[in-house]
Amino acid sequence: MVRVKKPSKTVSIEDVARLAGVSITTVSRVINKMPSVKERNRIRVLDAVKKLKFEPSVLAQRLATGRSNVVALVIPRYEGIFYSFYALELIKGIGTLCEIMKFDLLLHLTDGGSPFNLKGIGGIIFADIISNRNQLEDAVAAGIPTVVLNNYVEDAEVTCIAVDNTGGGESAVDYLAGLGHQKIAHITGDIITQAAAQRLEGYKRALAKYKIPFKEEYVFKTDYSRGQARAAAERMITMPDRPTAVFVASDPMALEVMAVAREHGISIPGDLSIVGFDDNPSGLYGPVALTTVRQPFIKMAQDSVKELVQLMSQKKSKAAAAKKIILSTQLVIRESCQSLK
Amino acid sequence: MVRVKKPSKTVSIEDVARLAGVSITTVSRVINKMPSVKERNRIRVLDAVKKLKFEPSVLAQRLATGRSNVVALVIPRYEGIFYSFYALELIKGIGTLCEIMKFDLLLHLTDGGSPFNLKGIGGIIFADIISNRNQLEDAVAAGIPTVVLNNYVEDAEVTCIAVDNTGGGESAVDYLAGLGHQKIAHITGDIITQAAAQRLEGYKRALAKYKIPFKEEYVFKTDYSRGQARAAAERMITMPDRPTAVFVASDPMALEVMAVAREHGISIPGDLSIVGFDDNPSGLYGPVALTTVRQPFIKMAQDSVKELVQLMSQKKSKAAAAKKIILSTQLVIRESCQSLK
DNA sequence: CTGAAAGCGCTAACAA
DNA sequence: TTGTTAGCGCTTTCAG
Repeated sequence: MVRVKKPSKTVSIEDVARLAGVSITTVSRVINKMPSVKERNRIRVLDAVKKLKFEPSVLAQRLATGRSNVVALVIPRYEGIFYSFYALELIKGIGTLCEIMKFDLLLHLTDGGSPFNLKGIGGIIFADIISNRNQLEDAVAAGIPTVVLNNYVEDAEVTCIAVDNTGGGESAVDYLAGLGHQKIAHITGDIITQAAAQRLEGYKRALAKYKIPFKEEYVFKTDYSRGQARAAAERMITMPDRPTAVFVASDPMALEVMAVAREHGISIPGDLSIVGFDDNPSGLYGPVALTTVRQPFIKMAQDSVKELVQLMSQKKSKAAAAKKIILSTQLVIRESCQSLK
Repeated sequence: MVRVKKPSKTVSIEDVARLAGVSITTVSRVINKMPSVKERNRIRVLDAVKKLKFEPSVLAQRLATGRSNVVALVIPRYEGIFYSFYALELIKGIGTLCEIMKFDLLLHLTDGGSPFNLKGIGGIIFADIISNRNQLEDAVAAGIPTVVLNNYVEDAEVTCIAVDNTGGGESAVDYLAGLGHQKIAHITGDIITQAAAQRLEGYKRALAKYKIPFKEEYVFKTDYSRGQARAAAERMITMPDRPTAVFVASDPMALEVMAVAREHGISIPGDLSIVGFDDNPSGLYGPVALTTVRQPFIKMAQDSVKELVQLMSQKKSKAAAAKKIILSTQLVIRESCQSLK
């Protein structure tokens, strides 16, 4: 009738209670640091815990409380996102913080296809939203605290932390135009990405500001990959009315453009000025250090966890005002641009 | 900790059972695809599941069965590991596979300091072991299926998948010596890393093979960072009897060495031949494509998950023979070396 | 083939 | 302060 307890090696709260000579409730109170336990008992429990090497089962805790300290980081398994060092920086930053805050970090590399199980997840950070908007909606619908990175989402309920890509793009092209360039091209990232679209927008704005007519032929669309960057560069370089400057939507692509230019005997910045986007350390390598637009990755990671913690700790996350945070970029001037004046 | 479910919302197996007019046991059988359920009932249950949008609670399942489909990926939060693209490649590969196999991927960036809670974890992949050997031992002691990457561990119980760093280093220096170089230096990675130590070992072996005397002054130790690589390069380049070739323990460092050389007006490969290690795509950028030793990252990621799955599915992992897999490297010859003959 | 009931390890009223 | 007693949602004997 009664199931005989298997000689399980897991020590449970019950074992501790027995050894300490108290009830399991008291043990529970001790491990949850509740004040209402007499010192004498607390000591005995703590002793037993140590002796038995007891560690509470997070699983059972979660099941019993309905609470969770699991944070899911969702990264679109979209090729482009791995070309820059964006993903790694985020993982590094968020991972480190989670470790410090004792959060479990669940990593989801998703193509948006399958709506993963949200049960038992305490909070979610979406690193960009590509083809997985449905997942975002699911999370919000399930009432799970959610933060979206690198993407401005209109939904009033979700906090998002984005980078001012438009401003960043604008500052890059602004700089180029200020140096006297009139023929400024732009190699975009993948336009399905909000970031890429906004950088293009920034490019247009700067042109408008300087009254430089926008020319469709000067815009080369890519998917952020080096391969497409190379192709774009080839086309750009061999075109009749070749641009004297180019704003490239990511550093790795900018470096590829540099490489192509060199192969064609085009000097940088002599014949072609280049501005990248990211401030990827590898931009420092080549013979000419890359001028670029710096993104505040670390701040982004930090803010995301900070905001999430706040959302997660709110009693009723309902009425919470979702914040919309836009981080600004910074133009880092190095050697890849030349003044035409 | 945050509330995951609103008190009433969660649909449980019981709701399904009621709607379908069967017992919860039957529902459990259906969702676990057990054969012994009459078709009629199966249909009714499946219907109810769909109607109620029921999703089994992984938490409860785990608690009840003691099994877990959580895979932890432990990455030492040791600076050097993030300098190469090693970590990202691994995360990408393992993350993708886990997604496909429906495993939950828990990411731990650890400094080895705190022994994390192993309860509820079905398997662990250690990406290198730096200062966290204790964690590895804990995992093994707890009987959790464990795979160690990029590190050969003697422990008979743990499966490890390492790269033949010694052979890789040897092939690099072999190549250099074969080109006629006699003064071959080596810029190491962080020697606390097995990989770095082995690459150094390979360097020595190749020298011995060619009867080139080993000179302590030709070995520059670093922590894999660009900063230290730069310092090492400076020292190397300005030394009296400057080497004509150098084997650098990672591609990013090799690129830094190239940069330093250029700054000093030293031509590559004319005055200095360089071989890196990794086959990091950025090695293709500069004016001179980097000759390097390719590491099979993807295979490593795939194998690790494959092996882990096998370990996890073994009934009693007791007698299981832990495998020791050594993946070989491949010298990729590009433009950064010159023959002296 | 099916279901009642006993857990899995822990928390949370509610009493004492 | 402390202990009793229900659950949390699911699996798994063990009898039908």
